[in-house]
Formats: sequence, structure tokens, C-alpha cells
Amino acid sequence: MIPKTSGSTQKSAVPKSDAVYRILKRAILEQAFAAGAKLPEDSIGERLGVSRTIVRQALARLNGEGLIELRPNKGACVSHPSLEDGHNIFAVRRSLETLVVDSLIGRLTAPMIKELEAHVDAEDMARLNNPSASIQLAGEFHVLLARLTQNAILLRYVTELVSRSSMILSLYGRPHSSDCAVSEHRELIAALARNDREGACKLMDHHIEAITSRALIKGSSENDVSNLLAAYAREEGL
Amino acid sequence: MIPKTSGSTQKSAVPKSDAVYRILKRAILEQAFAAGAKLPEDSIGERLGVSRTIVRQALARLNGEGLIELRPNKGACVSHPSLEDGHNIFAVRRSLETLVVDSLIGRLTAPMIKELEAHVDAEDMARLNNPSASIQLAGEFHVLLARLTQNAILLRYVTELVSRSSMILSLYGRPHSSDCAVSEHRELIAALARNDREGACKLMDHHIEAITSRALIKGSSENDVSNLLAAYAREEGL
DNA sequence: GACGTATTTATTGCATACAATATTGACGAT
DNA sequence: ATCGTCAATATTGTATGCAATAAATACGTC
Repeated sequence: MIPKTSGSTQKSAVPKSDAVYRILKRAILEQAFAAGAKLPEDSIGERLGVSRTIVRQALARLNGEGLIELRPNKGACVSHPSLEDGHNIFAVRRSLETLVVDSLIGRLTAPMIKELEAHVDAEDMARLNNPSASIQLAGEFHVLLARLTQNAILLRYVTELVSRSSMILSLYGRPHSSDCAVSEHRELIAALARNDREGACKLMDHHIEAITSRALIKGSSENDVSNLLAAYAREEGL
Repeated sequence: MIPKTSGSTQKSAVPKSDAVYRILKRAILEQAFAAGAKLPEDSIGERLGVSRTIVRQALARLNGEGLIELRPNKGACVSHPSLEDGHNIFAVRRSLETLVVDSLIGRLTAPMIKELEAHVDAEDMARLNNPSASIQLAGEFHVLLARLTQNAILLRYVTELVSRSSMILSLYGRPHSSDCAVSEHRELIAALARNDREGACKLMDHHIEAITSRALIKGSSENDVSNLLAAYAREEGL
């Protein structure tokens, strides 16, 4: 009566669209698709061996999370967030991640702290070896913090915001912009560990500010034109 | 060349699933369905004259917004948030709505203030005449504030949180709990109008606190049992 | 040769049909 | 009579087919 814990071809207890969703999400966040790229249902479905129905569901979900845009009768394309979107996203992050820290004060157990430190160690490790994994891990640190709050909706929002932040960074951030985050993460853990609410909140606040300014200093000139056009075009439905 | 602004049978430029989504959302928020009620695709589709495909899309979206729960192979049912969910939701609201107020300081034009005052007048009007519309309007005041920030993602989150708050209130709030909100709304507008950042933030903070405590004082005894069971059941996947 | 229009092609919107899973009810054994 | 098992029913998961809309191409006119 033990449920088959099969090997590779596990009978999925979860809908296929979840798998497609995850694949597409990873592909978008790793910039396998350029911003603005079209995402036709049938080519994706054909490639992944599922029907358009499934792809459609995955696309609808990605649309809900702001990773793609879905215009009626025109199909889906990878989001091309504007600089203004970037500022908005980071403003909300700042607010919510301060709440994360605030919620965590006085509730962090020793194993939780160990988990956080292990994660930052991994970030440190990847910093030199694997730069692309590095930015991924830096984002996941924030998601991990949010998870530790045990606040489901806070976790969902932070996760979504971190994803979208990474799109912003890839569009407007300067290269190597996430390197220096590791030390800030360590300081934050230290403040949390000593239940220093004021300090931890301030650190998080400055940390997000730092990420924001690293990313959005000015309208990194090359993208600015296309982005400006995109903004006008969107208003006209083009 | 004027696009047909037809009467009732307007050629919908928007997908049908949007209409179904809105209908179901309203029905849920107005408590036409009890919390936990099953939402079978067939019967809904049949009733609304659309196929299951459409209903499915609407349900997926509602699931993404936390208004329903969608368990694989088991179908959808109206969410039955726990008291803990309630506290989590209000905690996030408090954080984000403070950001709303903070973003609005120094950016409110005269027409905006007029719009806010008109809204609160409507709240006042409905307070005695139409109690059910009253709670609806009270929520929409917060959505309106969020919209005025021009921060799209902030608006989305606040909208979602207000919806979910209304579910929480209907489950755990005492009757007439939203009556006293109107005066608080007026004070808030006044503080915003005089660009009093400190005062406005504090007012919003206390306002959300007030809503929270009106709603969640304790596990309003009658629902407590069913809710407790629901919490355990959910852990077991039932 | 350039522009506007018609036709063709591609892609999305929707509904239906079939397969897989869960739920319900009936039946028989203890 | 109660429990467990099996069949019947209902509901969800997925794929496919047709209709509607948008995009691309070809054509004719100026």
C-alpha cells in the first residue's frame, strides 16, 4: 500500500501546467527569452510535449505574477517592465521586507539561524565560481527570510517581488551589481540573532535601498529609448 | 468609423473568463457561497452558459488571489481562512497601506482630494441605508487610495488584501464592525491634504489596527470549531 | 514605385470529447 | 448489523477541433 515513489517517470500528483509554469518561469528569469519576446502557445506546447490548454494555464499564472504580459487575441510576451515599474517594485519590497525582519525578531530559533548562515555560505561560495547562480541565491535569501516568518501571504508577495526584481536588474542593473550583497546579508543575520529590532530593520531598509540604487541609478541609456517607446505603445495597446 | 458602442450585446473585446471571474468574485465576497462551499466546474459553467474551460480559467485566477482553494483532482472550494491567516493578512495590509499613505504625501492634487471626499460621502450615505454596500465601500476607499499612488503592483496587492480582509471579517468580525471607519477615513484625508506625513501614517496604522482588533479579538466562538477542524483537515490534505 | 485593399496564413478563444481520478452507493462477508 | 470491497457515478485533467481574430502577404490602383 506504499505509494509508488517511482524514479524518473513519477506519476505526477500535480497538474502538468505546474511543470510548464516552472519551466517557463526559470527560462524567463534566466533570460533565455529576451524581454518582450513572444510566447506562442503551440510552439511552447509542441516543444514541451503538452497541449495548448496546459501552456495557456501556465501563461495565465505567469501573467498573474507579472512575469509576462497577456494581451487579448494577441498572445503572451515576456514582460518589459519600465524603470517606473522598477521603482514601484522596489518600494513595495522595501516595505514588505521590513515587515519580514520585524516579524522575525524574537522568533528565530537556533536551527533557523543555522539555515540562514548556511545559505549565505552558499552565496559566498557561488560568488566567484558561478556568477549566474550567485544572483539567484541572493534573491533566494530574501525568500528564505520571508518563509521563516510563517506568513504565507507575505511569503507569496516577497517571492513574486524577488522574481520581478531580478527582471528589473537584468534590464537596468549594472553588471556585478549583486556581489557586495553577501556581507550585508551576514550583518542582517547577526542583527536578527541578537534580537536587535531597530538595527535589523535599518539594515534591511538600507540593503534594499542599496539594491535599488545599484539597479536604477539612472535610465541606463541604451534601454531607455526602447523602454520609453514601450510605455507609450502599451498605452495605445500596441 | 466610430467603433460600435453597442447596447447590451456588446462584442466583448475581453475574454469571457474575465466576466466569469468577476461574477464569482462578487458572489464570494457577498457571501452568496458559504466559506468552504464546493465550486464544481460543470454546474457553474452550465449556469453561466460557458464551457468548463472558461470556468477553469476563472477559478485558477481566484485561486491565485487566495479567494478559493484548488486541490488537485478535488476541485475548487471557497477559501476558509484561519484566524492566523487573518492576522497575517492584516499584518501585510498594515505595512502596505502605510506605504500607500507615505507615497501619497505631497502628491495629492485638489481633484484627487475631492474624489476621496466624494467617496467618503458615499460611505456616509450608505452607512444607514445599505449596510452591505457600506462594508463594500469601506474596502474600496483603501483601494482608491492605493490607485492614487499610481503604483500598479501596490494597487494589485492592496486590492487583493482588501478582498481577503472582507472574507476574514465575514468569518470572524462582529456585526456592524465597519461603521465607525468613516470618521477615521475623514481624518486620514485631512492629514493627507495638509501633507502631514507623520500624522497620516500614524492614522493609517491605527486605522488598520482598529479594523484588525474589531475583527480578530478572539476566535469568535461559533466559527471556532469548524475553523479548527478546517485547519487540521488542511494539514492532512482533506 | 508607393499606397491601400483583399486574401491568405498564423495564432488565439472557446467548446467538446475522452481519459484519469475521486466519490458515492451497493453488495457480500464476518 | 458493521465493516470492507467492488461497481457505478460524478468530477476533474487533458487533448483536439472548430471558429474568431490578428498578422502577413499578394494584388491592384493611382
